[in-house]
Amino acid sequence: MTEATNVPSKRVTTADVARASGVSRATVSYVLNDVPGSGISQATRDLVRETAQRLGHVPHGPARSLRLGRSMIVLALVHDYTIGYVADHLIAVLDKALAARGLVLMVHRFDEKTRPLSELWGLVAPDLIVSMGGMAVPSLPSAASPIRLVGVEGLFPHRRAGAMQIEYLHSRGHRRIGYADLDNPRVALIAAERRAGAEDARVKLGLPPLMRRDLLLGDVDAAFAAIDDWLSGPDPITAVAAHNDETAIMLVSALQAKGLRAGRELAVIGVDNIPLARVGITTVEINVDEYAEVILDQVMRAIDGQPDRPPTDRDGFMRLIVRDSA
Amino acid sequence: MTEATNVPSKRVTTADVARASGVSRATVSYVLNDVPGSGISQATRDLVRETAQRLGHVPHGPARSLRLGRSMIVLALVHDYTIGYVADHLIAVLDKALAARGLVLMVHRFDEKTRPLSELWGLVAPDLIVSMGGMAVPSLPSAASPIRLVGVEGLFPHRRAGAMQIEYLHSRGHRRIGYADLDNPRVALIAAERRAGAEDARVKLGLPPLMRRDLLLGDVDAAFAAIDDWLSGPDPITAVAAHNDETAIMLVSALQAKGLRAGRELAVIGVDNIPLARVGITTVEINVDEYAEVILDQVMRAIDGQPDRPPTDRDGFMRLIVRDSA
DNA sequence: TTGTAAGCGTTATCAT
DNA sequence: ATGATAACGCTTACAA
Repeated sequence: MTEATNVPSKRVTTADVARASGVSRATVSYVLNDVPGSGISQATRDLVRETAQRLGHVPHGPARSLRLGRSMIVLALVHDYTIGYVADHLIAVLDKALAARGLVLMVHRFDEKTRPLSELWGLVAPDLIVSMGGMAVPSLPSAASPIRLVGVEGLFPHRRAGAMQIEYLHSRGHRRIGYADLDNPRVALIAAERRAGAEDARVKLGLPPLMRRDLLLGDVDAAFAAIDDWLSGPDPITAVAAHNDETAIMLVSALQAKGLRAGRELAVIGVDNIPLARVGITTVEINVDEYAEVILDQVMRAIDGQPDRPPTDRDGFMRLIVRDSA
Repeated sequence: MTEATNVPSKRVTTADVARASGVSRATVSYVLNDVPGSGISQATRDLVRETAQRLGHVPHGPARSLRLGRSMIVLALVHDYTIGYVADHLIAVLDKALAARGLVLMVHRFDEKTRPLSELWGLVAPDLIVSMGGMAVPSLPSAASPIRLVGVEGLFPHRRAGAMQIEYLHSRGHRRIGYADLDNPRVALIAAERRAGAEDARVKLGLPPLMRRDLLLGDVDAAFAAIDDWLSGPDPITAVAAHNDETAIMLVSALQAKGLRAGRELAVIGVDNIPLARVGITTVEINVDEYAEVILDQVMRAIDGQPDRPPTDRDGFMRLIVRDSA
């Protein structure tokens, strides 16, 4: 071997910058970080900055983390990335707010089967972990860990959402109601809460048991079968509450394929108010901005080491949107 | 202040483990990393492991990265997380394969306005960057950067997808065709390619210009207006190719709201074959497994420092799924 | 079979 | 106004 040519070029360090501009590494650090107290002459500042630029110096995160004891990384753990626009908005808001404090948000699709949690900790050292998307709050690396933890799910009143669906259907005169659940382990936590809320409401309103069917997104046959079940028999239902808007849309389409119309032969109501729901899905809208605000508050408190704030159970998170389907 | 109580407990280091088990730090490192050559007695191994466990030691990623010169982190850059199940599947496959090689995949929602790219490099030092979801390949921190870069978008023949839509519609006898584009800067790159492919095909087939309309997901009024445009006038279209399945679903729903039926008064075809498309959307399916395989190959080559492989233009990526809507 | 020590790139404390 | 220097936690030749 003569000269390695394909080898990634060596990293440019502050030491290189210091040497090239004839100052010490300390000075470079002061300049590059705009340290307030230490008065470096404008001439030196310009020189250092220009040299750094010229050499193509880029600060090294890991080294900085090691020295500082903080990585400035907030790690969000999700089950999958089909998280929809609610979670997307949440992440956007979070990252923007975190950026203002010098922190960066990274999302990792955590799957215990792919890599145990313990291994993850050896690879990345976040200052804070946010568990999202119906993910159970994972355990910390160890009791002695300096990492803080925030669970997002507990902050949202999914239970109320389920209840609101039933209450609305009841107010429209429906008495025999079905429930279309989403058969997906990834959203099991959220699904259970929404279902429980629906059950709360139906008990309080003295309605007969909800006729629950589990659906898989995209399994049209199952949707057809559920509709047949719901509409046949001596005591057919007149309305169905769906786990979310996508489930509702699938039901509405299945109804149409059978020549039935949502809102007439069968009322259908969803949750979320995703963009596609505007095609006529009555739904319980989640106010993402307000939700994001609460999460943000909790995240910021966690970062500052303040204790959790008890979940405020505000209904303002949600709003009923009436369209054609119910 | 007497004793700080709320302070995050100090990190447990390998030095602590070494001290507690009466061995050197080197030995601890050997044991914890299962270094093959160095023969440590089983007794010592057990002791060290047990001590580490007891003290709650967790390896420190940044320190490891600093020493190794590699972070073992692969950073995927996306525009947003409404990336749908195609990209989600991709990420799952990627992470699993990367995990087998000790690497971890993290996703960051990159927005130049929130934080310039240059700042990002100072926070995280990935070994590889993968730009996804219709994101233009970002520039590296500097020419001297050891970070490798892989763009995903160029690997998928979106252009062919658009062409396949038009070819199918043509084969079904349609001559005057509309095109429903998605008005979202986030997918602009992909949209342009699919559109260009559709244009390719319509020119080759000698069809009149496509009547293009830009739609916003959830803007039902715009969908109504587009339908009116398409269906009125002296020369109404008989079919429309949509940017993706969601756009197609919106159109189908809008048609139904107007008392029209997709596949009869107007044929509609999408792209992706998302789960919800099974409600009757004719579409060009993307074979995610095969797509993932190609990306994975490219990513692995990049990690190993091998040169890019030229994009293989296989049609196997896609398949036509005929349902009711066209 | 295990210990010693150097070094990765950065920041912060002290001198000068 | 700037420079030495130590320290962050880890890995790894080399010494014992």
